Amino acid sequence: MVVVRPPVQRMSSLFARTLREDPSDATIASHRLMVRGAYIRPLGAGIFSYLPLGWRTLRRIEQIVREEMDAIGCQELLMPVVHPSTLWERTGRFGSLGPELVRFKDRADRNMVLALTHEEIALDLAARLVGSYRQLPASVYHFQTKFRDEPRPRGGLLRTREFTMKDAYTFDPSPESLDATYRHFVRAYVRAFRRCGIEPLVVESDASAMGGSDADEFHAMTSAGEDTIVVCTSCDYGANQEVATTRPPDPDNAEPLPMEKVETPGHETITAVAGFLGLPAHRTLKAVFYWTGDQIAFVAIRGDLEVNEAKLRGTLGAPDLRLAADQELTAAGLVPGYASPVGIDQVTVVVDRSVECTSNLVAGANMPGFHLLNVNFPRDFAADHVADIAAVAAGDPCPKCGAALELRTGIEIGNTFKFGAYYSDKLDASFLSEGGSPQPIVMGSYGIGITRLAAAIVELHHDDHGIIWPASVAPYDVHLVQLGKAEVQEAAERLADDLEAAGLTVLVDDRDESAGVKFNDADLLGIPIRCTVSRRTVRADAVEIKLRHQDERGQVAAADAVARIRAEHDALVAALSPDAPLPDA
RNA sequence: CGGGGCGUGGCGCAGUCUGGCAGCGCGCAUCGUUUGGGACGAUGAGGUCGCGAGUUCAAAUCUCGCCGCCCCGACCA
Repeated sequence: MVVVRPPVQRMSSLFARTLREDPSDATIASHRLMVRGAYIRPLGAGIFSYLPLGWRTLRRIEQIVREEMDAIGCQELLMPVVHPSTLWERTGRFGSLGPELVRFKDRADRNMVLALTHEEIALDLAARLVGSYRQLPASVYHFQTKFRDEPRPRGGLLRTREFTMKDAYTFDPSPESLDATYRHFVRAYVRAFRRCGIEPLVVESDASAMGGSDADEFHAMTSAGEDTIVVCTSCDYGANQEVATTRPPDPDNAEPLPMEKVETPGHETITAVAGFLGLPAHRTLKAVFYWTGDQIAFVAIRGDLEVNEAKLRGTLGAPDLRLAADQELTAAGLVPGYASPVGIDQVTVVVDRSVECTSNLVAGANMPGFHLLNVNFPRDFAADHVADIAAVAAGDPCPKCGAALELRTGIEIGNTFKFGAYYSDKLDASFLSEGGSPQPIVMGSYGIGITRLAAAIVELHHDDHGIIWPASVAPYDVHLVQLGKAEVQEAAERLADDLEAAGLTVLVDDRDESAGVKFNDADLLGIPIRCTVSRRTVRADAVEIKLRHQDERGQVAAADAVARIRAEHDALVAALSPDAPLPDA
């Protein structure tokens, strides 16, 4: 077998340029450091080139994910980025997705799309290739460029329009079989993230979109994240704030009193009304109005709570929810500031469960300057929906154990989703069961944002000087700083060759730069092990070794250097153990 | 899509209010001196001041229009 080993990479010829100063448009650490360290360069909003260093890192991340996918029997393939719209029309997404789906026409005037995910294509393949239950379960994955025309790209690789995603699709004969498959994926995901240096937080996520029954998200917990996660301070409960719940408020069981109209001139907000009447906010009823696209939804919630729009969306089945404008309220006969659910028809009324268990609330009278005392549901007004639509706040009781919940921020680096037969029904994707009858394929979908994962790793692994890559994903294993020419250069080249022969990848800084520049660049690039070869070390017949994440540096005898560095490297990788007990997902 | 900010050499910025030679630091090139935490000296290259109209004797600077990028929000992996 022919093995072609590339020559040792020298900094002098690396296709890169590190920057001394932060790029002016970068605010978060990963964005700043990846641009400064010549890992990425922007081309447009949310569109990046991956320079050689960045691409090497992405490929190492990919390889870890690939190994974990292969380990659970998922098979790699590659599906196209540009699709005819046909399948997307059959599932309805060609029409239902917004402008994030890039649509265009080919020369023959056919509708085409840039894939932002691959459910349609994967399931279509499964439908064509799988005929019998004997071929199930089956699963496939690929690493592919996705394009989503995001309304607002941000934070370097944190949220881009073009990105690389590992997406996997599973096909099972039954929901029970999918449950087992799903557990394998969750386990593989946790392993993959741990090997990349991230302890993920697995939380419940919104499964309502696209008919899913169950969904989890995997988060890298850092303040740079965009998602708010609700976690229990005592038990293992965790959920995206979009779907997080708390214990229902205790019913107050107070005797309903007769309704009474009071004058409250100029008091239009909860705080103002409560203050004026000398009542706490939780004795009031807040009215919030949303426009669903074809009608107004009147949301009644206890005055001290906020509406969770994701929950409301689910309750109403209205994906395009927004707050209603005052003119829309007036047109519907409502009085902004004094709106009341009492005596209202023509609008959909959604009542939060907090209102159901609280008596004698203060609500608007639907007349300017007046409120009603002692409003009671359902005595005084009707609801189209009674549901939990309140946003969970810090300190609320955990729905599982009752301890206080807390809010944290995270970067969503992966998600898993049970679709069931949602797409299979639309695409007619079925198999013949043991009994000989056609059954819809039971589908699951699983994503890991590879480029975002790289950003998350940097967010969690950096200091003031630069990146500190986990050894598993660093672009090179060893950063060899060569301080000098002649015999120093010879020693450095010999060491580099020996390290590579020992299976390590080496970046040699052979540039004619001052030691300070080289050390600072080494810190910036973040390769886990730094070796220095200089006149000083050559004279001592030694090599200096420093780990990026530690301050101390030490010398070892030149003869022992390779073995020592190899051992340090192996220890660093071994520390990224994927085998700790899994969090209960 | 709403709000805010910014577009001047490769990078970071000043100059714009008050129109009058396009500047500074870093980087880059050549030579010399340096060489363990962002060296020093000398010389030098490099800019349609985002684009297009307009006002003016004269526009980076004033006016109008457009484009791009970043941040906050809305939204989303």
